[in-house]
Amino acid sequence: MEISFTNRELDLMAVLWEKGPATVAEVRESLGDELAYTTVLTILRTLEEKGYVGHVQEGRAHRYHPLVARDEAGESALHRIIGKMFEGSPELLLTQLVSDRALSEEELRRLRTLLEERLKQEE
Amino acid sequence: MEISFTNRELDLMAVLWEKGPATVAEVRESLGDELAYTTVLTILRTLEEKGYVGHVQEGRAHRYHPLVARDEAGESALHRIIGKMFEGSPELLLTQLVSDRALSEEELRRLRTLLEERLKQEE
DNA sequence: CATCATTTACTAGAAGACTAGTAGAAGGGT
DNA sequence: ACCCTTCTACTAGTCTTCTAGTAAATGATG
Repeated sequence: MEISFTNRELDLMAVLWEKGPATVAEVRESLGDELAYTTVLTILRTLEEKGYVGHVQEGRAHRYHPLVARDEAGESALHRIIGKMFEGSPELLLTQLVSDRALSEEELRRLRTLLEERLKQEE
Repeated sequence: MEISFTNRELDLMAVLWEKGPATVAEVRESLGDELAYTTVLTILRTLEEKGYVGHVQEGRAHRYHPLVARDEAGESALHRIIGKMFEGSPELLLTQLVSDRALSEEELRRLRTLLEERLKQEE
């Protein structure tokens, strides 16, 4: 059960996960980069062919929706990078996350809270 | 400062990070998949062209070494997947990880300690 | 109805990724 | 000196990714 997207495909999936089912025009609108309408359409069709999205007719247009859940895909991606970039150690990944300068103090605090809750459950 | 590898490139980088500087033959040996000698060579040369590895002469052979640190690359990869697959939220990633049961209580405790230290620094 | 905008379907080309072959240099052993 | 092995350099073919154009259908508008 390998879930894997190309860079561009991931951009589009991110839109569908965040905004929910969307038409080509809507996806295109939400996208960071400026791509031709037909380009977005092509990528969605590719994703559909790969079984990652589906669509339903809506008027003349198609409304596309994810067929793989965000966390399912996230888990898959995480495993890959843990394996290849963090020596197979989830802990090393979190070490990296915690020492990450890009994280705000607020985010760090929320991480701590999350961790506390999890540790409480453990007992 | 975008660091990004193709799948195959990442396989080779993982070897260099783990085993340290290595020749083509050594990398090939450590690799999971069976690739032709020249294939491994080609990929290393590509990586060098992209500025991700360097080499020094050693006898007739070249010994390749990473020019980007593992954690630097890891941080970059992490940011990308947090952005695209975890709605920009590191907490969501952590949630995923701890719910994955991939972490032991011991590991969770160490992480908490790590987080505490980091938060102390913040003040 | 004629026209215009929107949309899908199909096609295509350039660039990148992946793999490996061939040629030739270089050194080691006999 | 000659051969065998190991290595780099160069070349190349296939497949995937990325982008977008053209054609045709569909529906809206005057």
